[in-house]
Amino acid sequence: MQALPPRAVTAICHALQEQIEHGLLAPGCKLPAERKLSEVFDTTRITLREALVQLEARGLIYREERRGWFVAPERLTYDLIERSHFHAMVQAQGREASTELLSARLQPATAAVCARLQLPPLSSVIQICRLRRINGRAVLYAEHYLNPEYFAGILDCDLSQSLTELYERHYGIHYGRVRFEILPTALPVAAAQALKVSAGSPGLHITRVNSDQHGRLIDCDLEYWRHDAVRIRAEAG
Amino acid sequence: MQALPPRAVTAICHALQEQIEHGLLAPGCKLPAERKLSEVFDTTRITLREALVQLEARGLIYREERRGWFVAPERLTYDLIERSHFHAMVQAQGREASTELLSARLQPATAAVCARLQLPPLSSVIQICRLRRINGRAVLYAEHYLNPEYFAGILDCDLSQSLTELYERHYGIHYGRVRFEILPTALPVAAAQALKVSAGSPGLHITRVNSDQHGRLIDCDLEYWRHDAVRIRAEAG
DNA sequence: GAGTGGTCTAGACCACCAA
DNA sequence: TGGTGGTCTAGACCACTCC
Repeated sequence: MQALPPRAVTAICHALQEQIEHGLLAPGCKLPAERKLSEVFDTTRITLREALVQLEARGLIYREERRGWFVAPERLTYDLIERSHFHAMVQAQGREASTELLSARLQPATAAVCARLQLPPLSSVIQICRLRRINGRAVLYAEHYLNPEYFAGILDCDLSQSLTELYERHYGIHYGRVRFEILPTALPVAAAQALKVSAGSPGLHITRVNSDQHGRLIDCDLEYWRHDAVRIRAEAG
Repeated sequence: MQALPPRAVTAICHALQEQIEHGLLAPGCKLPAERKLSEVFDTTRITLREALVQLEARGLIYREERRGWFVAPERLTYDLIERSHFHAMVQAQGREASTELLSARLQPATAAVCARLQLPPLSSVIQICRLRRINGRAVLYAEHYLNPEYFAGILDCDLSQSLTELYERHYGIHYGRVRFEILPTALPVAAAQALKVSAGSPGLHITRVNSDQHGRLIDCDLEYWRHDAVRIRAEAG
């Protein structure tokens, strides 16, 4: 419990944090160049970057690769129990959602996906990769794996809309039981590239395994979130 | 989607990861000194440390402050729905749990705690700070805030045991509805010190607000986990 | 006391982004 | 094309751990 040593990094963190919390640096606002900041705080770029990385870990600022550092907007609240879908969740919280389809195709399932969906080895699954934004900022990279038995012809649909609604409208399927698994870990390469996050920066990996109203395992989602973009809620008992 | 540039950091990560995954470096095992490793990989300590930090973010290795780097043991699975308590959870997964009482006292509640427990301003609450270990490794720093109205005399009990069991045995109280909030963020100073984690390293902050069998708000927990020590499960619908 | 990790300095080159 | 962030070098000193 002794007093902490006065570190350069700590001092820089406090100074920047104070500016942000008092609104002098508004959410979405770009910070000055690293070289400028290191002059301002009279230190080297290495030390300055260390401070920025710490603030990034706390979720106060974020970076866009090669573009600079920005003040982080507020987190999205993700309620596991309500099970609303992305667009509805974002809109309900007063922001604007958009979805970009990255790829969609039928392909052999990985062993992990077979296990989650209880498919026999060498099964084919429909893989849909999407990037989702809040107010233009990429926050979520998601890979969906669908049991093709239940979703014939889905590859011809508009897959940038909500899958939840598509399931209901075209297939009369809606979600029943859902299993979540939440893992704080670094983002894998595909997710980091899509989110334009520097490789190895922390992220949140959420796996959802979804059953429909008849208890059939219909699909699973591998979601990779920016760690600073989300807050998870749940209620039990 | 282009090939990634061959980075020194990436190469080091892969080399170490491969050693770990093939069991040449067993869980709990200490890595060689940073200066040794930087010689082995023919690079500087700064670069070498960058690689270690990335592996740390992925949860493959962890550090104990000023003691060195170690291969990470497997994560604990934390099931939000089962609502078993820490010791039971750890034992059920074949490991050994221990709890160290750091402090326990009656004190004025912070505004945040008042809000969570729906107490009037300036209320007193019982604060219990504890450090919890798995196989000797500190993984969780927890602050419990109890509504003193329901727990008279609890400060004289042995508070290193399970509070869940204590509630039941001495007060006839058990948990009803529980609300969770999960936030990936850097560990605050108190948690970082207790867990002997370097300040600002990523962690997982879980808030639990607990009601009893009669629906009364009885306590809330602020939990700070090492990010690499836990995997969260939940089921809905 | 030797060696370790934690911190910091003072530069450098490159690839990429924006003007 | 100039400035930016991304990466890397080659050292240094200090506080702490462990022997």
